Amino acid sequence: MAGTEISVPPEQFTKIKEGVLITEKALEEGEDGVCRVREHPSSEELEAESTHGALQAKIPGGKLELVLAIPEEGEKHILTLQTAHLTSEDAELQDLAPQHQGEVPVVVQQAGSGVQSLVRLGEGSQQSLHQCVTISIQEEMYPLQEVEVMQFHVLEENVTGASEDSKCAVSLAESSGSIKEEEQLLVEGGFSEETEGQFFLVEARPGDEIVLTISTLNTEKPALGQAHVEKANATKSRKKTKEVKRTFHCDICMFTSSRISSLTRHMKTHTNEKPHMCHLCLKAFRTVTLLRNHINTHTGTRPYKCGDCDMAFVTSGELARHRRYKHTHEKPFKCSMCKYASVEASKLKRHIRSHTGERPFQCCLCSYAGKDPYKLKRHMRTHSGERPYECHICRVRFTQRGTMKIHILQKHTENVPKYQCPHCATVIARKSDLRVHLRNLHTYRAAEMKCHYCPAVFHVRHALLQHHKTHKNEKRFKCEHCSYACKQERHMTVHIRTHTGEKPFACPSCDRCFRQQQLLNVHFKKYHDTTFVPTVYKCPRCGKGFSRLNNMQRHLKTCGSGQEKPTTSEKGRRTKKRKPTIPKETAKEAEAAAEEASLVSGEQYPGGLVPIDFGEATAGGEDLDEDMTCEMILAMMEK
DNA sequence: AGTGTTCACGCCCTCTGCTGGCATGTA
DNA sequence: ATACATGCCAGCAGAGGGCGTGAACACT
Repeated sequence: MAGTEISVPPEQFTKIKEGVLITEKALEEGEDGVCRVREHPSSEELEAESTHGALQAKIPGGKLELVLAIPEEGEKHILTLQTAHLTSEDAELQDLAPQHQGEVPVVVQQAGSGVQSLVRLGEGSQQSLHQCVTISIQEEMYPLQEVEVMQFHVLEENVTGASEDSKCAVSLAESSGSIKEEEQLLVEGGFSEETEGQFFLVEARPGDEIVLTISTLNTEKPALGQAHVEKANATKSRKKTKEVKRTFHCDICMFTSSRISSLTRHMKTHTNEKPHMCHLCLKAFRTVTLLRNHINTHTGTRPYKCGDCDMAFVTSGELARHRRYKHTHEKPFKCSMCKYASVEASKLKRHIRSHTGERPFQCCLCSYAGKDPYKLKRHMRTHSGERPYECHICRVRFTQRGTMKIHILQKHTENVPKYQCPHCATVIARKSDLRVHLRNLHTYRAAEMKCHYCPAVFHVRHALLQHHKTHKNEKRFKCEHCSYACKQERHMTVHIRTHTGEKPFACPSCDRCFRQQQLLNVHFKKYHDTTFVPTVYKCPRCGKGFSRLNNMQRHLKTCGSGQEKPTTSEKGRRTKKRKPTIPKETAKEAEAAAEEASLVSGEQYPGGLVPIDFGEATAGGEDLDEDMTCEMILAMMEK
């Protein structure tokens, strides 16, 4: 690594402390329009206020790599640490053995295990901490019992320059908080010549998560350079440590390799040199292997055939993966926080984002951020309006294929299975809607729901609604002044006016008042609306006009036989049949009958009929019947 | 250097579930 | 006529499966 600024693809790492890394993060927009975390200000937990650092970690195959970006005066430096799991036996050896310079072994005790914790960072270090970066490792994500022994290797040496007498203090505490923070293990530490004076404070804090605070001293800007070779920090007497060897660094990216041939090959990835061209499509490739695989896609050559199904693949790796997915179901990548396991490491990494909440793929048009590139891409359709999926039957387009499939199923498919509510007779087309139904109607609610009509109370809405039906068709509104009863409260409101004498609907053109709006409307049309043309029913025999159909029909019985027809002025008129007039013995009963017809007269006319006086306006010169029903009034008003 | 294997990334898919607008029935 | 309740429906996002591909790695 040869730059002062390293662009670390966030997807390669797992966020380990959201509060520090994300909430104060600064976003950098990448080439793909995706904003990524580059750095963040120091948190209050940092012992040196001037220290900033983007810190990310990844867990490749059981190792935990921590990448610290420690900006100083506008610069950023990268320190890569790598942990290595050790056995307890290793740890015992480790406890007494002097550490090689450059090593930062950390022995972490499992909470309650009784084994003394130890973190060893090197020799000759002191507690002199000028800069630090806090690393928070959620215990669930990386359980202590799985990191009984950790070793930090300095993989990138871009942080240098502390004084020799600087020391590093390490304190450990159980995540449960049972260990006092004062119980610190002071461990001396140091590094190789190149990293002399670089020290770390690793400390675990009690709480829900283990917090490792790594502090460094006096970071310096690394030297810029081309692809360079430097001696790696060698470790000794350790398992899983790298031998002393030369490391070849790419000056363009973070790539390092122990072989110059690998670096040479790698450097071709930074060029567009692709000497191997496909003779079928002229597509070029860097290596002959890639070209051969590509040609196989043309020819359909898939030499690696699955023995358990008809699938075949270009490479053996694809076949092996396929077999794990489809046949062996081997899932070596297990989540430490839940039971999830996956065939591929990338899937576990993606899954862990559902625990950490990390959303590296930021929409540049809104606040949405996705956990993987596809979700961001799918989300972008909401901005572009793109609807790639079309129903082949009705041509309606959709943003997602799943939505279209549901559409086709529900709209264009017969015998679609439906979901029966287990608590009532409701059948719902979609399971998700059934869930809503259950939530709204069949979920117990602590708050009592009272019946509008009786003292009964319920805690399940469906039970209340069922109970309401028991009140149906019952004239539950009873007048306290007389024997009148009705089904609807609004009718009772009107009826009460017959006792109070209230007539709230006043004609704006004269001094008349009415108890109902409908009566006022009819009055206004008759006396004050010059454009109003009343309906006239003419006798087909004698031509006599009637304002109401039933009067004309009654007339016909004496005048002759035959069906009448309304005049042209009645065209389009509603022709509801009049309810049969039921003789009532009392005015109250008449009111009740009128109430049944959704109209209660303020006047006391028997039979529930409303007297309407059309005067001389009728064509036939006949006064309107006084026993006109509400339907007729409504029909007239409609006209 | 050649070649096979492993790893990582990316793409696309399906399934699932929540949300809110709309249509419709009911009071 | 109106308000309200509720199922229907499309939109949208979360989560995970499966596979194609290229680069790095490891072996010969």
